[in-house]
Amino acid sequence: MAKDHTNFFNSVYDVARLIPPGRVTSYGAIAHYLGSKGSARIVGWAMNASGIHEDVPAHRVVNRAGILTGKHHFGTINPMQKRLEAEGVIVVDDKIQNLDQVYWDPTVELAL
DNA sequence: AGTGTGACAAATG
DNA sequence: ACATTTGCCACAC
Repeated sequence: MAKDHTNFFNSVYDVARLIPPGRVTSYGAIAHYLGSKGSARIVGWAMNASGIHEDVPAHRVVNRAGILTGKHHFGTINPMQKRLEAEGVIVVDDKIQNLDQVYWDPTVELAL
């Protein structure tokens, strides 16, 4: 995990893949876990720049408020929200409701 | 090699 | 409380 951090992107993808089903995390949390707390934007950009990777559940990555900020980038459709709901995440108005229940923090869960 | 950007976040006005 | 601006750091051109 996150061994090939030759590119920050690679690390982001690794962490994103580690997100367990039914859970979500924030860009800042991933960035913080990677050591670059202030690079929250890079995390989101990683998905965008790389194009939605199939192995990378970008739909499980939301902003600090638990809002599906990037759902627009998934396309006109909303597989992002649909996926989350399928995982058991309550999403209303593009925003996660039970965020406290589904929030997954790598710095805590992967606390080394 | 420098500039611009970006699916955020926190700080002001 | 809400809206807007700055800061941030790594990648693409």
